[in-house]
Amino acid sequence: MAVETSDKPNLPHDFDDDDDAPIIYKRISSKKNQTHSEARKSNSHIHDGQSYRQAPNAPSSNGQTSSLQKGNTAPSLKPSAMKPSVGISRTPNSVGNTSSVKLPVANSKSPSLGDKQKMSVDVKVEPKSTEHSGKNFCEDSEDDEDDKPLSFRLKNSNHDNKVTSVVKKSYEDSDDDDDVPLAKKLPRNLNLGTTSNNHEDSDKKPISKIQKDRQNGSGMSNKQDRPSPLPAKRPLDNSNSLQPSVKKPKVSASDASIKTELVSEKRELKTEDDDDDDHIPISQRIKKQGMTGDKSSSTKKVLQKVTKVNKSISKPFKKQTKKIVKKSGSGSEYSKSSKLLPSSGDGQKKWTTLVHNGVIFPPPYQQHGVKMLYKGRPVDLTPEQEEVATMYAVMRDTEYMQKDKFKDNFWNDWRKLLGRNHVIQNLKDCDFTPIYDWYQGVKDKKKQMTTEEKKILKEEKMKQEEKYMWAMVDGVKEKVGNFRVEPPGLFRGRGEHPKMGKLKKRIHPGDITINIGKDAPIPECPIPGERWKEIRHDNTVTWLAYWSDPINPKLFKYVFLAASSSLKGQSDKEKYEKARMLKDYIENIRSAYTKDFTNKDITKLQIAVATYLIDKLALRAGNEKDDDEADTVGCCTLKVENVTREPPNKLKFNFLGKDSIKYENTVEVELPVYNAILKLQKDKRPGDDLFDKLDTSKLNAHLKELMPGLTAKVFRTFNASITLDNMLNQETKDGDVGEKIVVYQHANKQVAIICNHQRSVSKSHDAQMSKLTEKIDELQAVLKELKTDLDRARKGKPPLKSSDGKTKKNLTPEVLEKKMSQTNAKIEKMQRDMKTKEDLKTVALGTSKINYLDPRITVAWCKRHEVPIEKIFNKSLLAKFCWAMDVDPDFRF
DNA sequence: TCCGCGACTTGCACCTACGGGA
DNA sequence: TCCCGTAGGTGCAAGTCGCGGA
Repeated sequence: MAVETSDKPNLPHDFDDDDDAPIIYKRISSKKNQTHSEARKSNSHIHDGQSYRQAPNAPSSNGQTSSLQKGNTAPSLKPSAMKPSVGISRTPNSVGNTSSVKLPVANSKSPSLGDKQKMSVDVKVEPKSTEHSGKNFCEDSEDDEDDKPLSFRLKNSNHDNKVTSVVKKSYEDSDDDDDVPLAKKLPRNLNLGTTSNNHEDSDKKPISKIQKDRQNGSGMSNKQDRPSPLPAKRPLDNSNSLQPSVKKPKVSASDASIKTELVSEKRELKTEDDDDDDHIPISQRIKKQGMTGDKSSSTKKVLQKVTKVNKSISKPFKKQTKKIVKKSGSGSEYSKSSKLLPSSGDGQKKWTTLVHNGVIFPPPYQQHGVKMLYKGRPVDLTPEQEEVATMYAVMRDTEYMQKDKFKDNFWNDWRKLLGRNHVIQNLKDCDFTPIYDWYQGVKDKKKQMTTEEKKILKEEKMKQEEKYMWAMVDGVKEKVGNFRVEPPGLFRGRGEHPKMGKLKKRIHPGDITINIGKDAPIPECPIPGERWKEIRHDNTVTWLAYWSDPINPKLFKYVFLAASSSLKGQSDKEKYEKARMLKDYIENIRSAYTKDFTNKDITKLQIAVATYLIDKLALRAGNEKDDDEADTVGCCTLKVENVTREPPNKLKFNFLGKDSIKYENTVEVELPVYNAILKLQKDKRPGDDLFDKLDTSKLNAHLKELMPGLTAKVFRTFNASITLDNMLNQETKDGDVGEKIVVYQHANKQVAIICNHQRSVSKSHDAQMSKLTEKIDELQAVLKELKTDLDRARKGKPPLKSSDGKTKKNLTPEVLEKKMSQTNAKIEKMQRDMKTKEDLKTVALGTSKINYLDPRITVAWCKRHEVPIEKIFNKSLLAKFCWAMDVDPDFRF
């Protein structure tokens, strides 16, 4: 699709209309499934089909604002403006002819991240000092550009020098020693993580060698009372002490007393939560506490709590860091931040002691006895047959019922249960209405329950589940993520999944492998007479249990710790550190792939173009897929037909990505890229692979040569986080908290668009918009009437009768003016709300916040601008990102 | 080098509790 | 008090990527 142009100025801080930003390429909407959704009723098992969903009105990837399917126009970069567009048309540096990347220069002067992290919310914020004494990353304006996502460079290329200088300043501020190159430091640090004295090889021994008496949980409950011989803390001399094992010593390691521990922990939490000064920004609370010693803020307490965890993660790490620095004689940042690396590699010890209670199973099926009809006659079904029939019946209002594949797969599996000689011989003659109606009744009853009844049920459920909700990891109580075994059901694959409708059979203890500490009591098997499939003691993995996916036995379903756990937090932090590391390498990586756009070696050419697309468009890597999976693609698996050339230099992408979400985007590219695509498409059929010499392994292997640990995925995190960081720092102005939050949401939205995070339009969206329009119309009528009254009042005349004929009160002009301004404000607010609602109707903001945006950017920004962190992160995110809460306010990604 | 397994992250939809407005 | 809209929690599907064995 052609890029439309307009003379609209680019107003980066005008959030009411982000379409004003320069348009380089646009996404086109093509949601096909919208209409069906209206037919759906609320159903506890309903899923939306998501295929062919449209892209939102979106700036294109990397923050470049795209034009809209609505036909909005916006300025487009002229060809000359393309130069900075990916930062790759600059003269390549002297890397040479190969794709190798020149590594950035190290700087050993800068203080470490580790040093910065010593500051927690518990202490008074120290004035910035050495933070800014390090290398100035903006010494070279090219560095400036390369540290930004492509979009920013594009955007700024259209800006005057003011913008550039703002960016430059912000990067001057970002001169922490994270900027120190990793290549120099990595080897040293890798050594750190490779010490093996903590490995327990026995954990890897074959199943046959696992103690037989511990094979299942039945009758093992006596062991649960046995006090654990394991230490509460992992010794510091353990090389893996960098891991969270030595955190929070407050909880005893007694593995026999999880329950007691839970209760006490709960009490503690409750007390803490009773306090409340959530409205105070973290930064203020830090000051407040520093000055007054007040410890009453609930959030502060949460933060204190999480800081404890954070400290406990980083404390041994710091010790380790000291050692490293001493050893290496370098204060390099990477040495310090590499504390995170030891646990990241596979085969590394993740925990020392692990105690948990296993998993909870869904209740057994209870027959309802409602008879479905076959050829109009009631049919008797066994409980197993009825259970599956009910699964199908309750999906009547979903889009799956429009799909033959779903029905065929269901029929094939159900038929096996029915048996060949069953009276039911085809699905077409089945009428599930009686079961459907019964189910609606059950739902209605549930709805009609009083709050009290609901509360009782909830409490009962809590009581049953509580023991499964927690695990003790190295003596620390951690929440378990998904301790409930998935109930049986019909598989709801997304898009056109070939297995949709297949029966997902019930999982039994005999399907489940439990992973637990060697000395921990084996969880009692909750189903009498059954036993676990296997007990393992593998401390190199983080899962607590797994079973084979009944739909695809090659795959596993795992039970992990919750996102708020230290293990997950640590892994998260590593992820962001890696993305942050890319900032130091990106310039050279871009130079390298730019050179290869004309490489005669076809593999190198393909690697270059693929890397460019991943960098520029934040595409996913694109692993190969089997025939029994939905037909979706990523970068490496793009087909010729997924990319259309639009002369002179535009590429139109159109494919189904992860979750069968449509990716549709037209983008201006550099001419060598355009020509390379032309070359790659030549003599190929539409269904052929565009990158036929490439797969994700090769691509990632290449990326690893450019930066340690670099994979395609890192570019998404990098682009998302750096976009947020830059936008927040460029666009935040003085103002009230509300205005600052709008800035944040705007940046969040841009990131969601870059990552193509979509959501389906709410069923009630149109109705809500109509309501808002009506209200605005009403208010405008009121405004008109007030204006008439004001004119009359100024002339000393009484107001006219109202529209319903009533006599109005005689008001002074001042009062009328005030009323008018209030009404105007209401109208403006409603209009803003409408616009936001419309803008975000297809954009999912949550995914990027949870997975791609380095929380330290957000926390630091909140501290700098006195925005309460709770305005940005909900309770779950606060817990998930506890490790980021004590970041320095000056932190930049 | 390829391939499949295994472990983990990412991602969207559904459900429900809660809060604000009528 | 009820209704409506939504945020947050949950469920589970669908990705990514490292590793080890053939």
